Amino acid sequence: MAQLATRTRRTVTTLEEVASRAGVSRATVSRVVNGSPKVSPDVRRDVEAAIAALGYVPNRAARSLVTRRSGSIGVVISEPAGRLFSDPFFPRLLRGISAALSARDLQLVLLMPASPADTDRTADYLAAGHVDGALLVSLHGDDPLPERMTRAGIPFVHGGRPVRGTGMSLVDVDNRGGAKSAVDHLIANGRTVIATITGPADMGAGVDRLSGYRDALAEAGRPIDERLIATADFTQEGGAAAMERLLKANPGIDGVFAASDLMAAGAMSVLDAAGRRVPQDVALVGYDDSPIALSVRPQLTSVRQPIEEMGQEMARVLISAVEEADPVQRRVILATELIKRGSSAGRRQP
Amino acid sequence: MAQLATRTRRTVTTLEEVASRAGVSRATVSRVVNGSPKVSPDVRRDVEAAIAALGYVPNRAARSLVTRRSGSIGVVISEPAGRLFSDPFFPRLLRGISAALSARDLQLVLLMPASPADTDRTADYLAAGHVDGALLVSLHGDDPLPERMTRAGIPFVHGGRPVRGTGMSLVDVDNRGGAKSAVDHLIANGRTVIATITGPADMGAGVDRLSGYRDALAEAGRPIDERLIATADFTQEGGAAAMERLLKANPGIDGVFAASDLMAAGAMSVLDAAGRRVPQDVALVGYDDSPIALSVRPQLTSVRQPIEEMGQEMARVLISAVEEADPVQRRVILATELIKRGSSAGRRQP
DNA sequence: TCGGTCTGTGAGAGCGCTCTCTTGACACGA
DNA sequence: TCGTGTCAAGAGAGCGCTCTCACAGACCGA
Repeated sequence: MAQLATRTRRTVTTLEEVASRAGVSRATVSRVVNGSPKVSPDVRRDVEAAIAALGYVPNRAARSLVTRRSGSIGVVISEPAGRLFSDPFFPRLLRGISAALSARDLQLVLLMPASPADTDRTADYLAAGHVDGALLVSLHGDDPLPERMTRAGIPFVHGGRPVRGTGMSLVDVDNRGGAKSAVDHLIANGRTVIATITGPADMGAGVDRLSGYRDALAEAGRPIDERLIATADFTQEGGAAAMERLLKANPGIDGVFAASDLMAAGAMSVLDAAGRRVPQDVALVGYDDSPIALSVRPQLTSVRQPIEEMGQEMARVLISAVEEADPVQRRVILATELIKRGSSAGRRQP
Repeated sequence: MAQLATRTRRTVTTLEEVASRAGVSRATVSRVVNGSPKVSPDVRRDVEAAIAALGYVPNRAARSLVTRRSGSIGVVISEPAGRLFSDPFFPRLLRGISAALSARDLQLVLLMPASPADTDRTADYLAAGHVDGALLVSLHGDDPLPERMTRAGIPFVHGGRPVRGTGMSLVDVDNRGGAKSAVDHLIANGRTVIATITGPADMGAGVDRLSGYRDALAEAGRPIDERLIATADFTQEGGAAAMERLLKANPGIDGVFAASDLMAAGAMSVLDAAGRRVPQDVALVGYDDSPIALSVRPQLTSVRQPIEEMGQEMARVLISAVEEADPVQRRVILATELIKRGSSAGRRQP
């Protein structure tokens, strides 16, 4: 009983109380709170004073009930445990999203379905209209979410990686351009036999980065030798194995572009073991500019992706879709930046 | 105009409609939805059929307005960018929290303040009662959140790392016991000169793991030699440097407990370079059971922490605090598990 | 048969807010 | 003097739900 009282006593100031203290009507206080211009300066001042004095905070539920907006955005991260835990991509993206949403006073409702059944529940949840829109991160081809969202009429933006299907707003980083800049750099460095360790063919990022590699060579008028292309799985071990294959097939390699820093680190250890000096004998460039790029020796030249910015952009695109009730699809591709470090330093003497 | 119509037409079924279709009152439908026992089986069946037919989903805002519960829990991760992005701790914890909350149909509202000003806004937000409770992860000693929450009467649970101050519910993993189990293992393995690479003295995890090291030696009746204790910063490089210092001061080392896998990996490379074989000459145990434990050779024996479980437990403790309006503090310490791998294999011949 | 208890159901108030519509005050030109 | 227009401010409905209270009917012992 005492406890109940305590809980109940939690003082919630209402519009009504602010209004009576300021000597105006509820409607006027509402206008002040929502920044309506149709309030005289005197009255506005009084109301603001009353709000401050009482520590008034609007009740979201009451507001939502009438505006039919929840004031919250769902963020769905449906990723198998493995990648989720090793890739700093997700925390960074979340931080960007969080910054953009909180600046607009929107709640970030995080959803992490861990099983297909969970994904179903998540879809139900989103389709039920509990959020004003959703950000879908890295979902897979057979994910039921986009379809469900579209049917329910809930705006959403996809981000992270390209996805099968079309007709949805999308924010991504320029994997192709980033890879091209890495290979351009190796070429400019005087490297002539440039290999690449690429990601799986069924991942957008892998495919796009390989295209960037091809673009750069083509633009430089160099032929493309398929034996200089090895596929791995974005891991350190995979990168090492790929490097071994490459070295065996092409002993003359003097430049390597790995489509992830982890793979580059694996490649570096193999090069070390094979007696090839980095960067003197072989220049090496990674991708992601992850922490590991700084912890190997020499430090790794790498392609930095604007992940936080990507999160912010996703949020912005979604917000405009929500506010404008605007069915226009947008596709935003963010530029990458090549961060030069020791692993590709020095120009090779021809 | 057309767009507006589209948006407005989004069919929201209400209790009222379900009630009229089932031929009962709103109150009865509400009882069915909320699982009240005071509904006859016949009526319940009719109502459930109507709900299914109409695809009715309760409106959270309307419910919140009267129950004075938001149905959401804030999760605050206020951590400098560095650790947030490299440590798989946060995604795993979030996943555990997410699982426990969604099972109770509670929203996970994620808050990631990126600056002191942000933290202030976060505190305002939480204190305003927009959430029913909060989970505070890894906040620092001078964080204003606990104080603000307490004043506002919002229940919260701290987790992740111990924190200065008392009087709050807390969930943590047993750092001390985990470290002790690691050192016990080295002792059982026949190792006699056991060093440790420990974390910073101002981090709970660092301090506790060092205590565990001391506990194990004390229990085994071994003296503690302070020259066998080196402090690092949980990074690979720090671990390497610490290992170098230790080897120089104590060439006879035959066992090392590193308070993180990253530090253990650094130590392993130094041991390699110094010609000490792992595990034959020196047995090595890490902490965290992170992905890197599997990518070094030999694979690293490590202390696994139940991070997902910790997230779930945090959520459970908070939920009971919210529901019972119960000011009881709880402290839950979760057990760790030693995962034995190659780096500590074999018994040393005396 | 009657008063009493129990149980399932309905009526209706009201949570705190927004938003439309109306009112009142004032200025201005005819 | 009176209409007309403008604009700030108030009155009041109503968003969808829960919850208290009242009530009808079944049941029971006296």
